[in-house]
Amino acid sequence: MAKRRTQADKSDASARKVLKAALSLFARQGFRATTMRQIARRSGLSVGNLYHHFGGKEEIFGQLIDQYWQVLLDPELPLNKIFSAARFPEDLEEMAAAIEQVVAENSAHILLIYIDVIEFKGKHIKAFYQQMADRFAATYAERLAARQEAGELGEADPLVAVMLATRWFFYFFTVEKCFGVPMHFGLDSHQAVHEFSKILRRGLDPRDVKNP
Amino acid sequence: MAKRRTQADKSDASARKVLKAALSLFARQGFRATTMRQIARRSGLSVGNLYHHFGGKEEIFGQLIDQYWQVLLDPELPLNKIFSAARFPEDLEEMAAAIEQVVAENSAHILLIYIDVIEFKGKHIKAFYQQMADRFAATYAERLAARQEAGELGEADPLVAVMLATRWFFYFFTVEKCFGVPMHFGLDSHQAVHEFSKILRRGLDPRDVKNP
DNA sequence: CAAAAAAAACCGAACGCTCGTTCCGTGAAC
DNA sequence: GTTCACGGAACGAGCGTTCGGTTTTTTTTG
Repeated sequence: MAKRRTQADKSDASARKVLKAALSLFARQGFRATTMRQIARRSGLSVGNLYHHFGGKEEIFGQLIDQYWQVLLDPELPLNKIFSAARFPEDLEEMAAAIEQVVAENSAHILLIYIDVIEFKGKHIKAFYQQMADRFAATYAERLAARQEAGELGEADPLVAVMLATRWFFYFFTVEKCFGVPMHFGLDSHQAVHEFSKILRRGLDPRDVKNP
Repeated sequence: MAKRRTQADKSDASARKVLKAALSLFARQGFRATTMRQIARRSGLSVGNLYHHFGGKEEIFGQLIDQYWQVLLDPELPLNKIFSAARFPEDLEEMAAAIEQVVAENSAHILLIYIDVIEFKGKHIKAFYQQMADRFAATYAERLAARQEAGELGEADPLVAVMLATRWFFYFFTVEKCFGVPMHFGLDSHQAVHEFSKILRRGLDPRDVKNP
């Protein structure tokens, strides 16, 4: 039953093949270094057919960026469920694991972000990042402020803290999984997350209770 | 007296002009998108002359990367003086300020690092980064371990802590000054450094003394 | 239900252009 | 007279895109 192919199905399948091929090529070589002929060959379509499905090379790139936004905005994404729970900083390790998963499963798309910054001056991503920062602040602001009022948190601004932790873990795993520098702290990722969490939670200064 | 130009002086001056022109073009457009004709026009030389001074486009890029290594390895660099003093974490704010200065004064060169990662798979930088991590560990390892033994530091691994702090500040200022996203935490850089330092020093958990 | 017509998927040659690099000529410095 | 900084045309290759045509699917029509 899945054999019968309607025209729309074929078109969808072709577009998907193109996007998949283009993603791996862009991620490995950047935008300018990737040619339409390479994308055509790898996706099994002809060059002319590429232009039947897409307006041009940059549109393919733009659609790939959009794919990543949709992943990041999906409420079912484990990372987003953790954000909604807003149990920071108790869930630091869970957050790190969820971010590691996002980076691992989307390493090619994340590279596109850096390609956009370098080859397009951030043209395709700037608006989105601004919007995401605002959404983030809206999600966390009141809840964390309330918890700080109740003395459950330390004296640092909890909104800055959650942004720092999030961004740090994204950066750490991006370097490891996208830039190809594994164990760049001399630790495997599990140990590294453990150390980072300890620092973020307890701080670098000695605690009074630790000096009897 | 500075008028008299020997042949070697002219050659040096020309090479410098080429490197300066190429740096600003590479940083704005990436490697592949920058053409030898653009570099020639901006540096005021002819295309043929470019190939008299440099073996090709990639050699120009490589020499620019080397320029940045020389800056980072200079013992007179304020950041390196702070590292040698090894007063971490008391000097967190000084360290941040020194890193901000490095990023601000070398923003174009730092972009080359990211260009190398994307367009050359990190070919020009990988060896150096490995070497730098080792040097870093060698500088800090015993001193920080000794201080921790003396109870001057918290329970976190101080070597991981200093690497985290360094990398975080580099990353923060790179996003701000190289990727063109100012105030991306909703704070200006001075406030942001203050908040980051508070988090790193005191941690996110409440201190016992703060709950009377 | 089949035949004809319209639409959509698809191909690959061709176009116009720009690229990195080479080559050769010129004039100033040694 | 030899060397060296320099200029600019020329080369061969490869680029993104266009275009005319063929095949396949869908729709229309008798």
